[in-house]
Amino acid sequence: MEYTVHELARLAGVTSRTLRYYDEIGLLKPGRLSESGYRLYGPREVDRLQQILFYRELGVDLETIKQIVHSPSFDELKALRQHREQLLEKRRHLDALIANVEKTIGAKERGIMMSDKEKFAAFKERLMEENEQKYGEEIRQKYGEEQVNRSNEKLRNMTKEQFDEAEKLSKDVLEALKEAMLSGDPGGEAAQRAADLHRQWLSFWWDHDSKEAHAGLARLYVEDERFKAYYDRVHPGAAEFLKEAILIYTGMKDR
Amino acid sequence: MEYTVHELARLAGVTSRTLRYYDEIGLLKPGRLSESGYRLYGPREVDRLQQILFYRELGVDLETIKQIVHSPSFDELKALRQHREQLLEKRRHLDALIANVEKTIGAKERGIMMSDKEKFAAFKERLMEENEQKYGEEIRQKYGEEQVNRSNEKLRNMTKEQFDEAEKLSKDVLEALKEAMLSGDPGGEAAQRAADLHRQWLSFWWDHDSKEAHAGLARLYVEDERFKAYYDRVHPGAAEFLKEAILIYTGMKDR
DNA sequence: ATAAACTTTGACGCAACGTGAAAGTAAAGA
DNA sequence: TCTTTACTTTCACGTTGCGTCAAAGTTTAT
Repeated sequence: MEYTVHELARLAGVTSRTLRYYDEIGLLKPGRLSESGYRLYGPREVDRLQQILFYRELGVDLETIKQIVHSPSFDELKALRQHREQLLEKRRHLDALIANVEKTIGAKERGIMMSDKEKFAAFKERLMEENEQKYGEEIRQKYGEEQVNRSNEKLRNMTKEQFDEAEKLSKDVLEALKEAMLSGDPGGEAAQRAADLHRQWLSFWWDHDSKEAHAGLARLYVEDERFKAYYDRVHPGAAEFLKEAILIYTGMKDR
Repeated sequence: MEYTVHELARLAGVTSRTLRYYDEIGLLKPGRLSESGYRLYGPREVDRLQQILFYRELGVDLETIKQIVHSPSFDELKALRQHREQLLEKRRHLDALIANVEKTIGAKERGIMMSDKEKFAAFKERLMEENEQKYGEEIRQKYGEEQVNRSNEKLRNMTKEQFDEAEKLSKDVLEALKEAMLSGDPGGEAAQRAADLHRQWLSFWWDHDSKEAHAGLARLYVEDERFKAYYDRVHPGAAEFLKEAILIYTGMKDR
């Protein structure tokens, strides 16, 4: 079954412009072109679009989606399971907002004061939700619910100074990683410095201050498409390179 | 209790840039300025920001939010109740997406085919949600919660043929309006035909099959900037002209 | 007194399209 | 078979809601 632009747009609830834009940026190419140059979408493209719409619903930017779905190691079933978990998390956030607005209504009806902090408690979670969208799901699967909640708790209690320091470290990691890749040696000084910066960054979120945990997360970086895509923006292969650097740094290279 | 930009940004989980931008566009002005020109936000602004964040969460554009919260008839408690309803609706949409991804997972695991329509069923609702975001809030405040929900219910139950017919009627209205304006006479045959086409179009969305409701909506067309802008694209003054035509058509001209 | 953090205004850049134009193709209607 | 309508192509400008940077001033901490 093949669809034209208009037909697929109607089927999926997007616009024709969206599909042409996705073609233009290489996110979703038509299966084939007709003799006249019309885009025609087949079953593979239909499934691909469904995945894309899930990622979009979860707020992932299009460039990242592109890298994820185009990865040779992309696992559709695994991705669907991840979508499900993140949609559930998104619903929990929405539940918090609904609880907050109900609390606000109740307070107003009874003439009871709500603290300013209470008024924004649910919106404040957005910061964590965005963090969650970037990393939470994978860490949750690998290291369990408790660790992620502890990371979020840490974030909630973090001062702006600490948050900014973590952000700066995050950027430093990327910069150091870029420089280290020029040398090509994951065991070299530059790469080891990137691994150390990464450890410092990690300490903002994690209690697992062990080499094992650090190394395990590093392995996750190439296993999961989103981490891979995030680091590979520095340079293709950066995620793999960082993993190697961290394995050497933690002494876990040969285990 | 007064907050600086930075303090309020942290409290609410937004950025300082966001607050300055909201000041710039007149959406959220600080309560007062310090001697040095620093923005200071008081309790009224805190409550206003909470409302704004609810609207933003619901995807309402900032210009619309501005018009709503600055309206003399703005009712905070009523707005909070509406937020609650719409957040619940948003959760239902999310529930549908979660059910859809679970269905997709189940189908893949069992090697069962899902129809292309099923794959996008939950995303298709986005069309209605966006319609809601564009017009629902205003119509809701003007004509109440129930009418908007009935419009959405009608849309949800509409066949593709009916939707297309409504779309075609929408275009017919614009075409007829364009022709009628050439005559310049809102009471003339051409203008009255445009008013009748509009009534036919309206019947797809509304239960209020009364002249009063039709006339009231017509008045809204020139009072509200978005409706005005939409019709004035045909020709400057088209919204006013259509209002006049509908008032004559419904016999409500002199009331 | 100095440094760091925060503030002001101004301004350019960006993502993800919407919208319009000009010209060609496919499908439906007379 | 011709005409009309609907859809297609590519190209290109516009929009929203900020992010980010710069330059200079103010407030707070050391």
